[in-house]
Amino acid sequence: MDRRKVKLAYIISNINRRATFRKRKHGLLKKVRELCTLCGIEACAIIYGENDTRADVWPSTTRARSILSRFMSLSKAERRKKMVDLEGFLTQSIAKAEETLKKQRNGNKKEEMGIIISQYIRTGEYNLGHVNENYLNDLSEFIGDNIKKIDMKMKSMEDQAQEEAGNEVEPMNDQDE
Amino acid sequence: MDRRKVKLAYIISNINRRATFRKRKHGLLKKVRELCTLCGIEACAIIYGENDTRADVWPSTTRARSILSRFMSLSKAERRKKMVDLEGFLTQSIAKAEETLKKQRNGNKKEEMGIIISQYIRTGEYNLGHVNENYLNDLSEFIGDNIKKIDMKMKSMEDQAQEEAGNEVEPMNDQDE
DNA sequence: ATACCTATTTATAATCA
DNA sequence: TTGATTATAAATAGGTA
Repeated sequence: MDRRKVKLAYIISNINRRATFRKRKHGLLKKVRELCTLCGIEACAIIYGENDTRADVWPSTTRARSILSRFMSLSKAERRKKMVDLEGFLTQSIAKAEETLKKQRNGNKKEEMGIIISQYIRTGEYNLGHVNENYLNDLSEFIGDNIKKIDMKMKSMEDQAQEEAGNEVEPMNDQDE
Repeated sequence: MDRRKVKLAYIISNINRRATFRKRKHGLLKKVRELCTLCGIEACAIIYGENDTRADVWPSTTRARSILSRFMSLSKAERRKKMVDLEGFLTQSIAKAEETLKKQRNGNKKEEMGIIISQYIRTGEYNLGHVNENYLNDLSEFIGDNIKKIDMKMKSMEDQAQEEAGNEVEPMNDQDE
């Protein structure tokens, strides 16, 4: 039999509570996923287990951190400087790209591409599902490769900054590609 | 009548999408609340709206910050965090640029199509036949061009990071209540 | 856009495998 | 302990006011 009057209170029974936790966590993450897809927005969820040792995160740890970073205020001057650089660059980049497209096309697909590229950069990840459109597959792979390059670049950059922290400035060209 | 076959894809209609967003956001936060109560665990959710400017946070901004700080500190080493911060800034910057683009647009169908395609890139799902080979070819070229620019900027930033390496490091302070 | 309404779809508590 | 199963409780798409 099913008797399900949900009284909103802590579930005493360990077994029941854990079972409920598993199920509801699953349902919750599904809801988040759907909301993002249906409405084209960004969202993330962090759910800690009972032991407090690990957390389930959606969409991904990396993405969540990104969103969280955006949510939390940051202050380091160095970071701000980099931020400004990135921001300026990206804004300029998109503006230029838009203008370029404007010349190439009849201003028809301009907006589309602007959004596509920026969303793709912002998201930074995607799932290659079961697609039968060859072109779409190719496009996804292409994007993935480039994302990896950027990722490696950023890590490399951070590693260098870390290793050289506290040391004197020492220009050197040591890049891997 | 009720007709409710929900295809898991971006909702084109602004009215329907916004209505769905409101309803589902409400339901989602309720789910989070229930999960925390029933299972005695900690969780938070951050949901950005379409404009990317504001976010709904549960349980509260303060509490969320606590959970997030814990999450941030829990996850990785210092340099890793820095990278994440960069990623966050990147996201933020893109969002701004994107918003600028949106302002230049006049809520036409093109925007919707762009979002649909970017959604595909993210989720692997799509449901329109608008895309043809020529379009994707153009898109690939466009992205490739843009990637190169970013690549160049990254190298430039590496150099700058080296120069700044002298004044560095200051871990983010985590607060756990 | 906001709130309510209702037919249906979903989520899920209890139970069994 | 996970996975199914199934009867019910919840959530919600489309209308409506």
